[in-house]
Amino acid sequence: MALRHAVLAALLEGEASGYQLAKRFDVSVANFWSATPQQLYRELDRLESDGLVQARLVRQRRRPDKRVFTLTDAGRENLHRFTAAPARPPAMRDELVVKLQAVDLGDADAVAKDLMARLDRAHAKLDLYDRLLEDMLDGRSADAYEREAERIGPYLTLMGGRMYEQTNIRWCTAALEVLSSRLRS
Amino acid sequence: MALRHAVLAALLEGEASGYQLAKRFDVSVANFWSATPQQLYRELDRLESDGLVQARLVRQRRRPDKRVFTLTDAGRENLHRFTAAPARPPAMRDELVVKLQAVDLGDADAVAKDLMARLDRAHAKLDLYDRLLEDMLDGRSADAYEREAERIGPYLTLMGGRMYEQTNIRWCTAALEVLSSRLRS
DNA sequence: TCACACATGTAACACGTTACATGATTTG
DNA sequence: CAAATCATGTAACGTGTTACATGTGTGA
Repeated sequence: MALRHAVLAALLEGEASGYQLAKRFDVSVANFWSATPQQLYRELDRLESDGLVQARLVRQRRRPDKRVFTLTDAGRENLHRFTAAPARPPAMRDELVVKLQAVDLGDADAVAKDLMARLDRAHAKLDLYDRLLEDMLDGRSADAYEREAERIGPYLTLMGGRMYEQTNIRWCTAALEVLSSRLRS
Repeated sequence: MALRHAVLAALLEGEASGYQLAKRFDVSVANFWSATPQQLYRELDRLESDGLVQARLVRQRRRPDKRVFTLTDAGRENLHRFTAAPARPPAMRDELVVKLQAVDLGDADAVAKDLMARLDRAHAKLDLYDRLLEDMLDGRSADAYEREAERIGPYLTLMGGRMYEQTNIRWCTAALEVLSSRLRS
């Protein structure tokens, strides 16, 4: 039941349509949770019928109508209770790691290609996060922001995302070096 | 369909019973994939009926009988094909990150407690991985191991696990510092 | 004109979690 | 004597993925 709280947390940034949320939760962008559009539409329907969000139909001229969602008081309360309960440990589930684990009987060239693709993705995400961080800081120093900003949550999750991608880069680079030196010999 | 390949990859280390695999895939130990015992028993049954693993019944005197699983040739082939296909991007899904994202409206003390718990867990996992690494190296230098070892896969995934936990430690520490300085003021 | 962005959804299936059930043996 | 370990499983439910369906407007 964490997707629902991730959606509520995303709506703290302001009202949004399912489509807009889908963009925020896209794997290639998400820095705190990822989900597909289908999951979001399903979850938004449930959240609405549970009274945790409110939908407002916005008619558009040259676009299909859209439903824009806002947190209700019950939604805020529910999110608060979620933050008070212990989080469960995250599970490690990354296909690339499985491929590496099996690389000795597998196709080492293909695994190396995948590592390079992951490296590219990590660089792209890191660049994106750096831009988001600049927007967030808006001229202030990190230190000043950490003391003065009204909302610190999104900043801390962004920091987490940056560190995670930096580690990804170091890991892929190291693994590629080991693999390619073994392929040469 | 990645659990199945994770199981096949685990069986590269040698035959194992469902129970033994369950220990290897436990969240608090797993360095390349995690799964619950129930998932494993279900998946092993399927793998067996698909002919990718073979079960052998081992009768025990003072213990319940156990089924010990081995890779078949078809299983090895299947695993090889998996390593040749591109891995899909991993999805970020960690409840603690959601809690942090919502910390401004949430219970900051509870989130801080969770961060401390995560920090402890990360230290424990790192210690475990360090011990596994020592066992793996068995006296050799990292450099020598990387050149000479027969299997490099488990070494590279272990490296990944270590880097990941180190990052976890740095992130939790930094987040705790920011949060606690804001709580004081 | 073709692809992409906007905007929402259904259906079917695969995967993951939780609770429950059983029962012997070893360790503290 | 109680708790942990060994060893396997069923049932029910919740979450995540994939394929498909629909239709307009904008930019290259």
